[in-house]
Formats: sequence, structure tokens, C-alpha cells
Amino acid sequence: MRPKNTQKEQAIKDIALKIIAEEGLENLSMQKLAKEANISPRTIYLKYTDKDDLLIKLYIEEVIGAYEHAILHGFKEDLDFERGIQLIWTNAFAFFKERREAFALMQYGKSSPLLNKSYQEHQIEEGMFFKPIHNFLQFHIKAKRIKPFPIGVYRALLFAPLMDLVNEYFEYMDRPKQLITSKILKECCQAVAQGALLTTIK
Amino acid sequence: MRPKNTQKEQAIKDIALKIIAEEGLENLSMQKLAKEANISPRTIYLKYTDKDDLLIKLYIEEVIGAYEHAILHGFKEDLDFERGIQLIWTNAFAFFKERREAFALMQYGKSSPLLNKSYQEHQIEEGMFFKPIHNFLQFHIKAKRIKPFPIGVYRALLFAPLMDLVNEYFEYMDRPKQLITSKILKECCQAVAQGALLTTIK
DNA sequence: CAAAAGTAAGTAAACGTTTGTTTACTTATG
DNA sequence: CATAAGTAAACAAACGTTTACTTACTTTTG
Repeated sequence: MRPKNTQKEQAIKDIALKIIAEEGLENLSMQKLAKEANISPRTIYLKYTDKDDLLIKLYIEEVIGAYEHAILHGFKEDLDFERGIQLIWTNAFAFFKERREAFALMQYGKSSPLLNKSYQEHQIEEGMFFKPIHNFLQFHIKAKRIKPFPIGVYRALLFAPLMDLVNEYFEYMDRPKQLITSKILKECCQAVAQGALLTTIK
Repeated sequence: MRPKNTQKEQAIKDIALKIIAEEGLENLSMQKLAKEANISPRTIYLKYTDKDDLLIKLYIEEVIGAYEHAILHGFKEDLDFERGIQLIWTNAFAFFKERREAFALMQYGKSSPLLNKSYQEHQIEEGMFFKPIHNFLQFHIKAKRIKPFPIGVYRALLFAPLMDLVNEYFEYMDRPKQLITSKILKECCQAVAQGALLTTIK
């Protein structure tokens, strides 16, 4: 049996993400992908049943999965509130900084009905990957350190600004001066954490 | 001369937005749009030079323009900080609540390179529509009431969570209990404003 | 321990559809 | 009846996917 060429498997993923990031999801075609990866269209269909399958696997495995893994690096449920949020922000920013194409597809997850639907299904199947963060928030709510918002609401309050800042970071990459420095990022993280606190001391 | 049928002009916009919201930008085709609007494909080309032109005009005029207009309703630059942010949040939420399809295309603005590029150009041409908000923030920075972040950073801190909450509102619309109530929304707005304050009193 | 057999990996070229857009024509009103 | 609005039908090009075939490697066999 002829062994499979793993370089080609990787090339499919890499170039698909590259096309999505540079030209948009709506301009990714199987024939263009095959041509740019120097393979036959058929080869893609050896790994993926169809285009939707490719997109979903790219999104869930290469983007969401890798992101979920990256942001929890070094995270512990009993961390101090500000320190915990800071750690996740640092991890997430470092992850996207090195993987701009993953960030581009991540953004499509909020727009595309196909990706959005698969994300919901992924969350159900995987039984909430972010359980540690869930517990972490619940702990600080019970300790009356932060406001008693639902977890979904905290996702918006604590992490939506970060995604916007990553976006801004990439936009300022081509300009002479970067707006999103690590100093700004740290201060933003503190601001976001400050907003969550029940009582604040300054 | 035969007069133009404005109903058909409106139908093109409405149905295009509907298809994008329900099936995604990547599944909008000129022929599908024509068929669903009960017109000839040619009719679309009387108003728009090509597909990109249609998408850009939909996005900039129907979505961004309408949004910019809606959120500044009743806004004044010398408003109290918390009150100003609250007003914008209320206006934005009311706008999207009534125009779910506009929100869907708005989300694509962060993903699609075509829409993203036209947004940048729009900002340059229109010379910052959000000048009142700009001035409002600058005023409160000078008064040492809020942290001296750049405006782009404040956009992320103050309004990114709102967009996520609107998204969550729509997701919970089909479920028995709505998570995003106006009470929660108000408290989130206060949290976001609290995070921006230089000194906090509780 | 080479050569033949077996087999999945991979290809080139094509399949029928659908795409964005246009041509040639008809319709309705000032 | 002039003229722009609007249509039905078609265009080439590109689409997702498949067919028929070749390649390269493992395993079996003499």
C-alpha cells in the first residue's frame, strides 16, 4: 500500500486557511485550493467528504480546538480573578499573533451560518471545553468578588474586547506605529476585569 | 419614459439581506436573488454595476449608515459618561433587535476582506462619522474621569461586548427563556463603563 | 531475497450545474 | 412614439464533484 503523504494533508489545511484569510471564505473554491496546493482536486476528497466537511473540520479542529487548548495553558481554577483573566488574555493574544489565518476563520465563525451551527454542535459534543473558566468564574461569583452574571454574558464582557483588539493589532501591523502594544493590552485587560468587580478599591 | 418600480429596488435589498442572514454571504448568488425577488437578473444590474457593488452598497448604506444614524439618536457630546454610553447601548440594541438581517451582514464586515476594505474607505471618505463619540470620550479623558486610551481601543472596550450580547440575544430568541434581558443589558453597560473609569467609587 | 501481486494514494480530465453577466427583445408610461 | 424599465434566454467561465487511470509502496510468493 502506498503511504499517504502527510505534507499534502498539511498543505490542504494551510493553503485553505491562507485563501480564506486573504480572499475570504466566499472566494475559497476546491479547484483553486487544489491548484495552489499543487495537488489534484480528488486528493482533497480522500480526506474530506465534501467542501462543507473541509470547512467544518478546518474551523473546529484547526481553529477552535487549537484556540481552546492554547488559552488554557497554565490556567488553574483557583487563580486570583485579575491574574486568571490576564493569563487567558496573554495566551489568546500570543496564539492569534502567530496564527493570523486562524484568527480570520475564527471571525467567520460569528458570520457564517454553517460554521456557527457546527460550533454549537461542537460545544454540545465536547461538553463545554471551557469548564475550567466556567468554574473559575463561578468561584469568584460565590466569593462575591465579581458580579453574578451568567457565563455567556461574561464571555461577552471579558473576551469580546480582546478579539476586537487582536483585529486592531493586525490592522496596525502594516502601519508605521503599532497601537496595540503589550502595555495597552495589559491595561485593557485590567479595565475589563475592573468592570466585573463587585466592589472596587483604588 | 417608463417610471422605475421602487418596490423592486427595495425587494432587491431586502431579499439580499435575508439570504445573507439565513444562508450566509457565501451562498448569495445573483440568480438566486433575482428568482426570490421575482425579477430578472438584468434588473439588479440596472441599479448595481456588479455583485461586489451590490454587496458594498448594502453593507455601507443599509447597514453601516443606518447603524451610525441610529446609535447617535439623542446623543450629545457633553453627556455624563455613564449616561452617554448607556444611550448608545440602548440605541444600538434597539436598532439590531428590529433588524436582525442588518446585524448578520454587520458581522460579515469583520470577516469578509471585501466588506472590511470598503469599511476602511468609508471611514476615510466620511471623515469619521463617530466624531461626536470621539469628542465625548476625549472630553472625559481630559476631565480625568476615564483612562487615557486611544479611541480605537475604546471602541473595543465599550462596544465589542454589546455586539456579542446582541448575537447572544438572537441565539436565545428560539429558546424558552431569554438570557439577554434589558436588565442584564443595563448592568453589562454599567460594568463596561465602570472598567473605563480612572477612579471608582462604590 | 528479488519479482510479482495487491492496494490505497494520487492524478488528469471531464461531468453536469451554477455562477456572474450580457444580448436581444418587450413593456409601460410621459 | 420615444425611451428607460424590465424580461427571458443565453453566454463563457468557474463551480463542486466524479470517473478512469497511474503511481508508489507493502506484502506475498516462488
